[in-house]
Amino acid sequence: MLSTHLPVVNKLLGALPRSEYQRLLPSLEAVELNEGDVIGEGGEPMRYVYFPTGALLSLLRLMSDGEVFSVALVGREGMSGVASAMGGQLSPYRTLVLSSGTAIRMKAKLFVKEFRASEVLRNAVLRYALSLTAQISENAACNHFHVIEQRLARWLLMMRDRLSSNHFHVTHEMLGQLLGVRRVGVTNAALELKQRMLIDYSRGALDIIDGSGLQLAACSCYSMVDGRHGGA
Amino acid sequence: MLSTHLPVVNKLLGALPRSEYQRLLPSLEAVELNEGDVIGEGGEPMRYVYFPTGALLSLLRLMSDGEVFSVALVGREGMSGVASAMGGQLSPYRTLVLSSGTAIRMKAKLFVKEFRASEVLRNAVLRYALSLTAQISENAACNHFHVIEQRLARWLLMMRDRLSSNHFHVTHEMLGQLLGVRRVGVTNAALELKQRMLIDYSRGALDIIDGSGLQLAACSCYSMVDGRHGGA
DNA sequence: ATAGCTTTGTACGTCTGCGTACACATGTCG
DNA sequence: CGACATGTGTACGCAGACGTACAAAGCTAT
Repeated sequence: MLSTHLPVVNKLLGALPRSEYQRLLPSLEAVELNEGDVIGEGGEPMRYVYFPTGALLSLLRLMSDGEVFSVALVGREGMSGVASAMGGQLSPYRTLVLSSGTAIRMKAKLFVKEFRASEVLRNAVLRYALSLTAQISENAACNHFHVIEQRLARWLLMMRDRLSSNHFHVTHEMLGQLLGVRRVGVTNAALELKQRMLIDYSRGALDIIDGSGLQLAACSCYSMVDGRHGGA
Repeated sequence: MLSTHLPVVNKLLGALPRSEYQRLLPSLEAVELNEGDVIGEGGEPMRYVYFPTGALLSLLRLMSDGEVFSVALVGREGMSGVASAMGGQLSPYRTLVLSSGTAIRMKAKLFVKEFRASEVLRNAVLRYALSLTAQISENAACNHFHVIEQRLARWLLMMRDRLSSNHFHVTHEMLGQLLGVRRVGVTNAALELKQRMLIDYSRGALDIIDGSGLQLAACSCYSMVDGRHGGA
């Protein structure tokens, strides 16, 4: 359980009225998530929903041939497990911890009950679900039209935004999974960005040196705030 | 207004309890939609939500450079405009009529009101929203990993399912937009499928000759029913 | 019938990303 | 300190799709 005075650093929970949040408190539990953890598997029941407070999650779609494809990033601004509220029994995605940190979790069944009972919670969750869908479509479109280097720049910026930090841990291999390309493809693109002094990295420790420069290197998809068209 | 005794051929509306449907009736209006009509534009307010009964809709994401990217197909099984229920003011997508036919429409504001008021309607819509998101991610992943010919076969099958017909009107140019590829790319792939006697076509009139053969030509994405993982 | 538009077929060079393989560098652990 | 695992750099041929351009075939309307 969380103590009442802890600041709520998850924006979705934080946007709830005080009374509402107080009501949920007893059902919430703070947990530490570690990079590489799989906290939910595609096709399996959702036991918990997670509201990241420091951690960064990635939602991965599993292909029938064993490939994985990253559809969205979830940080402080959101949650994993919206599908449970929408009547889904099984998780549509694998949920991978991209970056270690804290999160608040809640039993999925309790969450569904609260979602049904509380209009204010429901509205907040639905708005987020909408912006998540917007993110998914945008990633899909971006992915299709833009080259690796632009997409890499965009993902690094998205990670930065969700982690509120210019420094984080991620390998080329991992980025390859996120972008759906070969590790080598990432290395080449990253090298280019490094040589232009936009980023620096070594063995998984990545720094964004020039954020605005990186925005120029990214495609215009980045500046489209999630769900600009009616999103949350 | 619709007369009470007309069969409800939209599956989403049809799944509602009789009493619920009766209550909605006065707000529903049957309309005829024509191929090529744009019944909703990305970034603009949603005036109506549509429940196709014979028509087939395509949801298109607009890119900043003017390109369009198709994210989903909507037929009898669903509706357009779910975003309004989720708190979105503006449409996330352009909604294009792919295939002429009838639809039932409802003023978006009324729909939102009903969505808020009725739990049974809400659950039905949310389940559909979930399967729509599943469709979007699946398209995204499929798009990324599979070649044009496989994707073309899949889209033709999806269109067939939603139209319940092996014959429909669609040009290579249009299919190119749906798949996000050049018209020439479609022509080549279609030619191959035609030579294998799986489909036939001429000037927009397309026939699926061998549906099961076409399934073999399609990627395994097709057989993944929408939202298999906790979907609708 | 003829002119004009739409749809489909074909060609060709180019580019991005793939699969694969291997070397090198950097950190960790006994 | 040396062995080993992990992460990054580089190379090479190949395939799918791109952009573009033009020709042929099929409808429609005057």
